[in-house]
Amino acid sequence: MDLRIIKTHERLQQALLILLKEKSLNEISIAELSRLAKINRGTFYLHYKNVHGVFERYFSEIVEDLKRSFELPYDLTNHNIEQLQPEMIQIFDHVQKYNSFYRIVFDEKVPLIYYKQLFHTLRSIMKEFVQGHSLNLTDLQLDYLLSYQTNAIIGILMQWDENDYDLPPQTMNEFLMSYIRMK
Amino acid sequence: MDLRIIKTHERLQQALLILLKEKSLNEISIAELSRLAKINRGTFYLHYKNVHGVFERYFSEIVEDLKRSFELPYDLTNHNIEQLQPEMIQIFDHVQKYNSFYRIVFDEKVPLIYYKQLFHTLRSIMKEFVQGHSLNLTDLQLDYLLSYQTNAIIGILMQWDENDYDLPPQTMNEFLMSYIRMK
DNA sequence: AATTTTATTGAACATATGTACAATAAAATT
DNA sequence: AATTTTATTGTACATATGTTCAATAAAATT
Repeated sequence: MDLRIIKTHERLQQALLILLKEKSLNEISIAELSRLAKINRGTFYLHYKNVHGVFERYFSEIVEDLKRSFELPYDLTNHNIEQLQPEMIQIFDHVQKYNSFYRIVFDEKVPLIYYKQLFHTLRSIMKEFVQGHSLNLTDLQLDYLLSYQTNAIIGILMQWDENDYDLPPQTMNEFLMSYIRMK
Repeated sequence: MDLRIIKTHERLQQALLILLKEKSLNEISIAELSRLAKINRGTFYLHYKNVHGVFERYFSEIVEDLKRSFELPYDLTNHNIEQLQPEMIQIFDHVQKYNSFYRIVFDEKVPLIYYKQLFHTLRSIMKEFVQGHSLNLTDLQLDYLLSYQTNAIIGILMQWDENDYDLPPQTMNEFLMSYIRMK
């Protein structure tokens, strides 16, 4: 890849992080961001449509980190819905680690795209868990079940965010497990 | 209330509905909307901060309709989690009825505020259901449980939207009920 | 090292944004 | 019906947006 492109992305990303310490995402203008990144405003449009695109790209990296945290330590052949407790806590660890970004993701003024990024990543992780477990469901029913369960977890995350991350990940995970086991 | 204010809101709302038939919400500019509504652009700023504000106000009315649909026909003293089947279908009926608006709500380019409007309305409806049912939970646990269950339902709605409302409300409700009863 | 490719720049332009303020007109109040 | 209140208008201004295009500079290729 062309070095110039890489540099431009890096400068924009860096400038965005600086500005996010001063103001909220939707108060940042393209002109301002480009000025700080010391790139021509026209150059910005060669790579992004708007300021959100820069954050979206950055958030992708964060969400990749979440994905990776589920790949490493576990034996995927040994998935068990009764035993997912030790695995699911990673979600809460992850969100707490990057909570300053998740505050933005759950901010009512930002576009839904970050939410959906998180959703689709979590959903594919959830899909891994149910693989092989014959749940006696059609593909369509499974589709809806996955969206149901994935979004339920995000519901907890949103509430956690609204409560200013009041409880430790361990407690959050215990809550989640009790809700899953509940009837 | 001042008649002029009412008229201004009406004209903006009407103009927005016209423009939404041509283009998507975030392509509509304040200037364009004000021109079509035949109000001065400065007047717009006296009432709204941006175009989304107009849609938000309109969507509030839709969400009020959802709330009302749960108030009327049922005996609230007789709530029963095993018997909520006939009541929950109203959600799906409602969303299908206004599906052209819910397409906007679930559009990744729009702000999260509409999602949250829906969320909080549904959540307060859900709260009604669990009132009185001693679930052996602390207030905090109930808080998180409500967000968990409410967002799970919205997860189904989002999937339904993504699937272009492929299934009838009746089937969607059966799916939901099977997931709730599932362990 | 010379050449080719292409990302970046700077300038220009029409339009949009956000704000301010005095003048006007349409409501509400007396 | 006269008066008061206030929403709306028109104008102006600085800044931002989104696009175009030729000139430049930096990278990749030979």
